[in-house]
Amino acid sequence: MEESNTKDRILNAAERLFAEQGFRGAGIRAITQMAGVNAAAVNYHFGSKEQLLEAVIERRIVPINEERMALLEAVLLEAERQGIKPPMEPLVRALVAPTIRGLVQGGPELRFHVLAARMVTDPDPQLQAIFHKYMDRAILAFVSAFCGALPDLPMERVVMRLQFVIGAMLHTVHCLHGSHPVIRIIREFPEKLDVEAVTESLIRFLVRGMEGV
Amino acid sequence: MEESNTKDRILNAAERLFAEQGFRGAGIRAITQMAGVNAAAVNYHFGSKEQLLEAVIERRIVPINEERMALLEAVLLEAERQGIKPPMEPLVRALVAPTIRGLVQGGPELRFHVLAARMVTDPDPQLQAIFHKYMDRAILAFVSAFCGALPDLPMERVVMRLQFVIGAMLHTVHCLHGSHPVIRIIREFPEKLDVEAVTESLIRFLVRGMEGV
DNA sequence: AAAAGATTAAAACAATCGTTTGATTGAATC
DNA sequence: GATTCAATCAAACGATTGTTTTAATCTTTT
Repeated sequence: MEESNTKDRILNAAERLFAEQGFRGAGIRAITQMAGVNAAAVNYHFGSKEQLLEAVIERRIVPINEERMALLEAVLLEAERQGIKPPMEPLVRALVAPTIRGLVQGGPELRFHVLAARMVTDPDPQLQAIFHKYMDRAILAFVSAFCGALPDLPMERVVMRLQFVIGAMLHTVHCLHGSHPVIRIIREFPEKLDVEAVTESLIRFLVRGMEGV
Repeated sequence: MEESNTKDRILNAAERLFAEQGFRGAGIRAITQMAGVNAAAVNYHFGSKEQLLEAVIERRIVPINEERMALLEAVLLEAERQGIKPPMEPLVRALVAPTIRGLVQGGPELRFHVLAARMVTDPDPQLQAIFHKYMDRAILAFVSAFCGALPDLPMERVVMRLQFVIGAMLHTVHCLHGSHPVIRIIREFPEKLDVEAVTESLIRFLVRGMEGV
């Protein structure tokens, strides 16, 4: 925890402020001030603000996607061993679980997922490009896996359903981040959300949606 | 179409640029230049950039939500007349259809929905506040309606499922906007998406998810 | 026609943005 | 001990931000 390394201090501060205020909203000066380093350190160590964002993303998304791919391959291998097509519930879980696990843990990883969820819909194509540089392979792997689980469905409809899954998942990240108003306006809503219960509810919801004829 | 009114010219240009580049990304000078008016006209006619955004939002969201509420009340009335609980499919359709109709039409209303979908997850609480000033009543009405359709489900789980619905819907808006990469990386995907087919697929997906035990 | 008010125009406002500069520090290398 | 290289610092860079100002123009009213 006592990583007084300047680079890591910047990465942590940037991750927090990018998540809280967005890429454009978080200025270099705010980041470096929170990190307790000089303002020029960002350009010295990372080259530019955009490259700093890429470093923030890369640090977390690589292990997360490795976990996702490992879960996916385990499901596919087990299905092949049994000579059946991959079951839907573990497939959806392999896609959703690594993200939700970060939400349960809270802390830095939660903040990263909020940032990542925002980048998917960012208007700036350059920011989208950074994100998809690390996501495209995993997404394609899941497209192919879901096609195997739904062999009677044309691929374009599989992709559509996968989009619904991704949309529900990303929006759940926003909601669990705590600040989302659709939850907040429900006054009777429990103060502390049971993240695990939300996860199971989300997975069941998505599996039902995916499995339809 | 020949509304040479300065206010409307600014509203149209702002709607387009806010949708394409985000609220922060679209500058006053870019907006007024596209509108063909002086840069000071925004502050003269609307007071500030933020109030311009609110005017852009209000112009479209009021009739859209009126349509949403009319559809909802029709479903509730018909269910009460038959002495049954409101069926799920028309409920989901009442929530989703007004948005999708705008996507089918294309043009200004499509751009507005893209803008609206982005505002839901905007990091700036002031922008969220503008959006929810016009959305909260409709959302609460749908929460109560879905609770009536799922009387055995505790409200907190109904709200959770409603969030999944909203998330899938918003993400679909982004995808149909054309620029979203999860679709674009699928090279074999049809050039022109059949928006109506996507809508029906989305509604069936969501109804299955909502109806689960 | 004259006066009053509303609208538009060019220019400057202060603030902030990401980035660069040039000097200074500290530690490692020869 | 002198030199070299990476790291940090305060300061300023040019560009852009939303907004304000002041004068000019147009429309309406008297």
